[in-house]
Amino acid sequence: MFNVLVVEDDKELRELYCTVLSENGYNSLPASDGEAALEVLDHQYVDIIICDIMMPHMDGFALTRALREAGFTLPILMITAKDSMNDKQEGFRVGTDDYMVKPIDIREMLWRVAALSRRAKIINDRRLVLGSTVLDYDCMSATVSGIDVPLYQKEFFLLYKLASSIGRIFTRRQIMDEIWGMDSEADPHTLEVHVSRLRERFRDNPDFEIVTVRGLGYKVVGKS
Amino acid sequence: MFNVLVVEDDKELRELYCTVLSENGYNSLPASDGEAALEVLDHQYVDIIICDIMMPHMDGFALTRALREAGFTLPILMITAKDSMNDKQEGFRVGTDDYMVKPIDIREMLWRVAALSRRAKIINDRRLVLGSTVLDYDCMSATVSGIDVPLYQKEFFLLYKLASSIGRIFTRRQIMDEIWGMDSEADPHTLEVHVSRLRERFRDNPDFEIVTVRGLGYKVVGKS
DNA sequence: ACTGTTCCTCAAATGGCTCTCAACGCAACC
DNA sequence: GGTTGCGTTGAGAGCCATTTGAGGAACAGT
Repeated sequence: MFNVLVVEDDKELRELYCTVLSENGYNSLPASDGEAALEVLDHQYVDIIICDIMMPHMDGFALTRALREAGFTLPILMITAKDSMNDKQEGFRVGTDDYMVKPIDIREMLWRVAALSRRAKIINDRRLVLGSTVLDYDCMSATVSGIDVPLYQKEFFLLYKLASSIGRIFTRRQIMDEIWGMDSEADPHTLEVHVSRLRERFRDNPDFEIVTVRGLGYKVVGKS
Repeated sequence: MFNVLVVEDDKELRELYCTVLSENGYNSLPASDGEAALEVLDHQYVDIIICDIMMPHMDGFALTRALREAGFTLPILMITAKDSMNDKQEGFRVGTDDYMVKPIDIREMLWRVAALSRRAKIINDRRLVLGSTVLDYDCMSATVSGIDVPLYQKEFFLLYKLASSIGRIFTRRQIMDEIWGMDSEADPHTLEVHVSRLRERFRDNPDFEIVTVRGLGYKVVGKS
């Protein structure tokens, strides 16, 4: 059973989300702000976080930052108010795993939680299969048709993240935040170097391809 | 299924609205005034509110204000008794999304509710379906019958904006402001170039067409 | 501690994708 | 028919991305 932590200061909404999630087979854990969320996380394993941005004491961004700094890599679904997104491209820059805009369509939420569950499951399984290519988190290694492709740690994390949601664009920011940490001072070009090295290693791979999305980031797409 | 809360003190009208909405695939929730509406909202997820202004106890403005202050951002469609300028201004000031003037044309109501629900859905769906053409915001990709149509970033945002409201005219200014940014110094002709290139890419597309509105801007219309 | 290895980061040169502009042709309105 | 606004095309500028090699931090073994 999946544990979903719902961080929302509005009591009505929080209870609504929790009820709907519970009705659909998730185990929901309510928290009224970021600090309360951290408290829950201390005592309970959590698979996914749903989190409003605007909250008292500790808002969604602060919570995300705190979690990533502490090494949590679980998927975070952010909820934003419509006005806080004035630009179309803003959506890509938010820096979490997924986001929704208020007013929330409850079915949409379920759909997104399901999608993130798949990712969380992949993270938990520690194993990702793309055709004949297998990424094994514990060995930190990739095999193509049984043949081992050695990867450096950073390369592996990067590929694992990109490949955990085929087709989805991850912005440089998202990737850097999760793999290098929120407050990393690392040169953004480092990411490009790793991508380059990954492409070199999987040059003739029949299963997937790392595609550049100019001005935004990268995505992994399957070769058909 | 969409939940539409109908707030109207006149019993005849309320039942008429609810019946029509139910017949057209919406789940309608009746309420006789603002206080009753809040009561419903406490126990039920609501997607859209249709709301008369003149009501006993708590009128439409008060309801809207209360909801917005409580952080609700769901679309509110206001019904005003007469086409009074004061009402309009007041309505927009307290944060309604759309309004209609009595006597209500029932088809117009359906059309507006459809537009509002479509808008609410698109914001979160980030996925536009126009017949066999699909625009996926998260992948920033367009596919026609499953075949990928490569687009430049600007082209994609442009098409996505135009297609997010079929038939609606977007002025050059609106488009430039949103996609190029308010303080962009770009030559207005650039927009024409992008439109031209989009038309070229979707030359034989059976689903839609970008139509020039001379002197104003552009709109996307469906081919039927 | 010294040395070597492993892994990651940085810098700089190169490359090539997008976007823009300019120029001309064309269509629509008066 | 003139004028104004729009369409189309090609080429260039600018910037973003890629690549490579060198340097450096972390770590382990001696």
